[in-house]
Parts: sequence; structure tokens; C-alpha cells
Amino acid sequence: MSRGSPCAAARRSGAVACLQCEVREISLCGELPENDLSELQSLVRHKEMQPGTPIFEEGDEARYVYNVSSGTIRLYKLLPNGRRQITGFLYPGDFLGLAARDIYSYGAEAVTELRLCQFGVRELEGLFERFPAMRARLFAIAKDELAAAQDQMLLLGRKTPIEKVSSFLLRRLKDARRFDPESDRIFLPMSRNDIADYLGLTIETVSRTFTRLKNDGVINLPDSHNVRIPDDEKLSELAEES
Amino acid sequence: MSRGSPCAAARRSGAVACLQCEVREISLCGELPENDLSELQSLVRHKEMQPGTPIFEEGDEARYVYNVSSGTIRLYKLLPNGRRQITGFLYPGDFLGLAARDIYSYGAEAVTELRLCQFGVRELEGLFERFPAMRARLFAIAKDELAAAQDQMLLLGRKTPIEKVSSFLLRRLKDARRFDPESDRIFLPMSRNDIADYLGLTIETVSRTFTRLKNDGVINLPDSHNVRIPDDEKLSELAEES
DNA sequence: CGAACGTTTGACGGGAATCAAGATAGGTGG
DNA sequence: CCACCTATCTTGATTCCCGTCAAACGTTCG
Repeated sequence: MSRGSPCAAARRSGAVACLQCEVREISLCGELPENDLSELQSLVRHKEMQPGTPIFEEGDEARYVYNVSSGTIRLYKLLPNGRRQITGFLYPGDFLGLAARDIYSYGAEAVTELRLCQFGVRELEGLFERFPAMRARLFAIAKDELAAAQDQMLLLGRKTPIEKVSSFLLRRLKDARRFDPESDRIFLPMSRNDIADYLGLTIETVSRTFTRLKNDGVINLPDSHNVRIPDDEKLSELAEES
Repeated sequence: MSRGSPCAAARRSGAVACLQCEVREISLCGELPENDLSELQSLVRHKEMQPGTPIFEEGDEARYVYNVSSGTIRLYKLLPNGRRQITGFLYPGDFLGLAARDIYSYGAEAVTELRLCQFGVRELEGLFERFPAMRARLFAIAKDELAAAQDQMLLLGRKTPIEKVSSFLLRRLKDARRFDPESDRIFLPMSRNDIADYLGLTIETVSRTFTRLKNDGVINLPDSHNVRIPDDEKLSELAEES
């Protein structure tokens, strides 16, 4: 491995300086004062990867945490016979790497082309000592994830296929509207298989449910990864959201 | 309300001093040095309640956190039409009350007679400032809960009824063995209905599955709340645990 | 053009939910 | 102490939805 200047290394990997980072404000890094961003910069390592690439696997020692710069990640758990449950999808700005007892309890893979910021947990701990607000933010992230996990348990245990798919689309729509409040379109970077493993269904049931929503006029499907939602009220009813 | 001395108040409510607390070591309070237990003592408020009593409801402002002294709690979420998903059971020593955005995202009820220690979140925050180890411990608890939630998602989305019930019994057996490593008996304080809502099944399917496990010799059922497990190997296979 | 992959659609069957009826246990009052 | 009532659990019968198996369709890429 050649060792150039950090700056050159960053340029080589297509890295963006933290100050210019598009997702900084919505990520953990947004908690750090701009003046101290250089501290982050010296800790971060930029990663780029292709669809399907594993980031880490269940059981791995949890040495790093990550922030998603661009692209989509799936988190998953496996049963011995190969059945898979996707426990979550991550999008730009999302944090990755919380682990109990320093062992990842889930695997993580790139769904799309992906850009990540990698931090060593030890080094980050040093930063937390000096900037307690970052630790507080991470704790808040953990609590948000826990609430999301509980929502997903409700979905998996007690919702029908229609309700599951509607809930999934509605969540994606709400995410899209954080950036564009007028948006009625969502892009689904993941396959039907991924959606099925996320919702506790089979790929066929997912496909049929999309078709049914389309035929009922609740959604448009320009193609299998793009959805237009003309009437989010109707979708909300179908999702059984309170 | 008459205001006696704190000591008298504690005696009236059957409270135990923190120093004598049986579950202190395995709970968040175990992180505080014995010498400083008086700090806790001045913050804590003891609660006792009967089966079925609500502790708080989804949507309530999260002003308090709790530790379970004795008894069992169910955490749950509801759908508008009344369907219920139990997201977890809590036992002595367990912590209760993590909340995103200071709103409980789930309800909590007593399953059995219950004794709780209640802490105001504001006051506890003050304690955390002086004893950072407690905050770290709470973060560790949050990460454990998140890992448990992911396990439960795998169970709800991808396991069969036999696997679900076996996994549930196996977990309870492992819990029992933390206190008595030789134990082959578990006590289930909750109803079949609670188990069904925890595992994403109907009460009838839970009952049939218990019966089937009994007929197959995997468990004994002295009565519906007591289970003996002669062969935990077999149960482990059925649970599809790795 | 054809191979490979992902998605959709169709036919079918199994298994859990639903509907319904008993069995068991716990509690109350006569 | 027992009859009665209620709640919980178990068991049985039936239904129907989703999973399974299979094939067709469409898109991408070599």
C-alpha cells in the first residue's frame, strides 16, 4: 500500500470533504461544530462499493461504524436453512453499526452502488469524550431505531399483505417528502425479493399485491422500481396507520 | 396526601432499600457504587400494582423510566381495529421506558402482581452527569434491546409456528438458567393470548403447538403455565437456532 | 440473437385462521 | 362443601389465504 497525503487519498477514492458532505446535517456528523470538522476528517475513511457487496456479516467483531453518503443498504438476519429476514433498509444520512457486546447481530450489504464513511469505534469514542452532544445524538439514533423495530414487529406479526406493502410504500413516501414535500413518486432501489424478505412475505405475494394496488388505482407503476402515488389518503387507510 | 419521612413512606409501600434490592446487581442500578446508593434512594419511587394495570400507554409523554423489582410486564402496540402485537415481556431486573422523542412508542401493562422502581428522567439525567458509567450502561441496554428486536423480527417474519413456540420456550429456559443452570422447568406467567400476540399467531395455534410439542415428548405440561423440558437439544433443533 | 435474470401471472394445495363447541380451572356465594 | 359462573385453554370442523410449484413475460447484456 502506497501512503500518499490524506488529501490525495481522499481524492483518489472520490471522497468529499466533511464540510461539503451533502448528508452531514441529517447525520450523526451534523452534531459536530463546523469548526471542528477537521477532527472528523482525520478519522474518516471513505468506502465505495458495488451492488451486492457485503459490508460486514452477522457475528463479525464490531470495529467500525458507518454513515451512508449515497446509495442503499440492506440489513438482514439468516436462519440456518437460508431463510432471510431483512430488518431494515438504510439510505443516505443513515447511521450503521450499532452492536451489542461488540458483535454485529446482523449482516449488511450494498443494495445499490454505495458510498460510505467508515469510523473506527475506538477513535470515535475519543471524539465523544470531547463532544458529548455526539454521544447523545447516537443514543437518540439508537432509540429511534428501537421504535422503528417495534413498528416493524407490529407489521410482521399482525398486518395483512396489503397492509404490509401499503405501510412500506407509505414510509418511503414520507421519506421522499422530507426532501420534497410535494413529491408523489418513490423509487425502490431494492428487488421484489428484498421487499418480500423485509415484509415477511414471498416474492409472488409481493408482486401480486403491487398488481392489485395498481389495478385498484392506488398506485401507478411506470416500472417495477418506480411508484407514483396519486392518492396517499387511500394508501394510508390500507396501511392501517393511526 | 400525608407526608411522612421518606423512610416511613418506603415502609408503607413495602419498598426495599436499594442496598437490599435483590435485582440491583443485574439492573441499571448495579452500575452505581454502593457508597452512592443513597443518591438513587432519594430519586426512586416504589410502585406496586395488580395484574392488568397499565403502567403507561403508547403516545404518553415519557417522563419516567422503571426497573422491574418483581413480576412480569408486557409491552405492546395496537392497530386501530384492536389487533395487538406484544413486542416484549419484562422480568425482574429489566429496564423499562426507553423512548424516542420523549414519547413512549408502546404501551406497558402488568401481567402479574408487580413491583417497580420509578425514576424521573430529568433527575436520572443529573445522576448520569456524575456517574457516566450509568449512561454507558443504559446505552448498552438499548443496544441489547435492539438486537433482541431484530431476533424477534426474524422470528415473526420467517419462522413457522413450531419454530416460534420452540424459540420462545428456549429463551425462557435460558433466562431461568441464569439463576439455576440446572433448571429444566419454566414458568409462563402470561396467558396463551399474550403468547399468541407475542409470536404473531392465534391463541388456537399456540395451544395446538403446545399440545403437539407435548405429544412429541419435547415438553411436559404439568399445567398450562408450567413447562418441563426434558430434552433441550430437541427443542433447540425445532427452534432453528444456529 | 439468445442467455440470464428479475418480475408477473396462473394453478394448486397446505396450513393457519376462523368459527364453534367442549373441557378445565378458579372464584363466589349459598 | 358443592353448585354455579366465568375465564381460560383445548379440541374439532371448515374456510380461505398465502405459499409452493410452474410457466410466461420483459429487460439487460454479452
